[in-house]
Amino acid sequence: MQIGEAARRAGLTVKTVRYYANIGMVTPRQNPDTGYRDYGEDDVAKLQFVGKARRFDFSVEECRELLGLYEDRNRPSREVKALTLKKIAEIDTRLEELHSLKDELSGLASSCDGDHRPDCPILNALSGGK
Amino acid sequence: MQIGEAARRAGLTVKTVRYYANIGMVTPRQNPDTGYRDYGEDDVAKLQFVGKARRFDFSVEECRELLGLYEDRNRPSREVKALTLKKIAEIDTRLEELHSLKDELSGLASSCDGDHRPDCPILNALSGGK
DNA sequence: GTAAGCCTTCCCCCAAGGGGAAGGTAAAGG
DNA sequence: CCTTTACCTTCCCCTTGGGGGAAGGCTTAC
Repeated sequence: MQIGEAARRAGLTVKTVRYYANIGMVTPRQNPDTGYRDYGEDDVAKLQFVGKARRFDFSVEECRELLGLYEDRNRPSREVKALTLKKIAEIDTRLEELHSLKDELSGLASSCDGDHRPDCPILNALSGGK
Repeated sequence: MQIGEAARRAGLTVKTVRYYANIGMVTPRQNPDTGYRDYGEDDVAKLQFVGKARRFDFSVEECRELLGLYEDRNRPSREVKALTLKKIAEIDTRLEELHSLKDELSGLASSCDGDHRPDCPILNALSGGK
């Protein structure tokens, strides 16, 4: 099938699918007549796999790794789990950062009157040291 | 003072400070003898301000806006507060996304044995529909 | 004399594609 | 037969926020 339908079935844009072909992640055959990319069912499955992994915040490189594991019917599940736990740890770190960021900003916002007057504790805090 | 010292005092890299000059955010005078950028105390204060706002996850464009408000001694604090609340809302959105992502990944990870065997619920989930 | 330590501009690099131009091709309608 | 529409192709620039390094210019210290 052509790239358009493959993209539709994988829930990705044509641009994205073409990008994955260019970086060698999901490489379809090529129709020798038209020169068009020719996707098979297995390619669509891989595209769906990558699409879903991306939605789970795995980077393209991590997706490539997961795809390698996915295609290797003999890899130990340990490796997949390790990658997943690493991703969870990253998410945890980011969650903590965002939480403390939010706390600080909330504190500033609640101390600011937010009226027509120019006095503003938020700007004072930003211009304060450190 | 020269860019190196200004950067040091603002806790930024020289590259970053030069970048801010290039995009017109913090524009120092120029030493006519050497052609070097010449930073004053006020510039350092602005650099510190921007550095801190960046650490609060404000984008460069938002920093530019905040800096404008910071320099306008008559702006209503309302505007600053609005920007801050918008940023807090963005952080909230991202927090929710990350939370649900973590929940899903955690569920997958706990269902995976993570041993030498190839069977892996994580990959099954990724290759599953949707 | 030369090495160190500043500074300058200039250009390429990252992630993960998006936007759009220019051009080839296939099928359907008039 | 001609044209429109809907595909497809490659190519290049744009995004965020700078990082890395080259090539070149200057003082100052040894």
